[in-house]
Amino acid sequence: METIAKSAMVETHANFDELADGASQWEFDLGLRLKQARIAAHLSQRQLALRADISNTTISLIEQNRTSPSVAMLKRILAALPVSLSDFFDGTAAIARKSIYRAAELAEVSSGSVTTRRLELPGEGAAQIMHTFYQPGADTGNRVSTSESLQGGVIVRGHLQVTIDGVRSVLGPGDAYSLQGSLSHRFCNTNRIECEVVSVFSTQPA
DNA sequence: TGCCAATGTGCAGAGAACCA
DNA sequence: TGGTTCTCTGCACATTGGCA
Repeated sequence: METIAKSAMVETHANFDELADGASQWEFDLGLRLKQARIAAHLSQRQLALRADISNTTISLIEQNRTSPSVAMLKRILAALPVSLSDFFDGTAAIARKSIYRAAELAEVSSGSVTTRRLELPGEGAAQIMHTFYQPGADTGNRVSTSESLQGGVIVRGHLQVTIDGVRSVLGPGDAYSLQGSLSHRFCNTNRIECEVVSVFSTQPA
């Protein structure tokens, strides 16, 4: 059967290193792209499924990258959206050309007590803006990326304990951090209030 | 050796149920 | 109400065996 190639892609800010490692083999996150297109059209999975005359299960599985839809199936889905097949696969077209993104349009992923809303920046390279909420007690664990990714962020609210290459710092509102993914790093919210962070992630070589 | 039918296997997709 | 998971079904492809 004719299928759409897909790649195992990014998850959450807490999975920053999987993101960094996977970015080198960045191809095309079909599931995320479909989700963005669906949300941009203000449709639920069921509404889109109804329009495309397929089951909502199929939409869900595609968005989770748990199935590779046939070209015929993808055509039916995109026919229900204001996105052409060519625009869908052109990372700089249609969806990516957007300049304004509403909160609901951002892909939201959760990993334990860390929730991240993610915005992929169009164009060459894999840059993303992350809006992350660390619940009290949230801990990403110690991480090291094999890639030369760069990341940095600003604490908007609350406090975040940031440990980079064994050096621990507690950052408050307005404080910022930056690091290379190859350095071991860890993020913890040891406070009793939620910590809000806006960060940028780039897989461009340093 | 090449062709064709029968059989087995993997996976996309659907329906129903469940969870938040 | 929206999204996910479980389970089943059907289809496409690969393999195998029989026949000319």
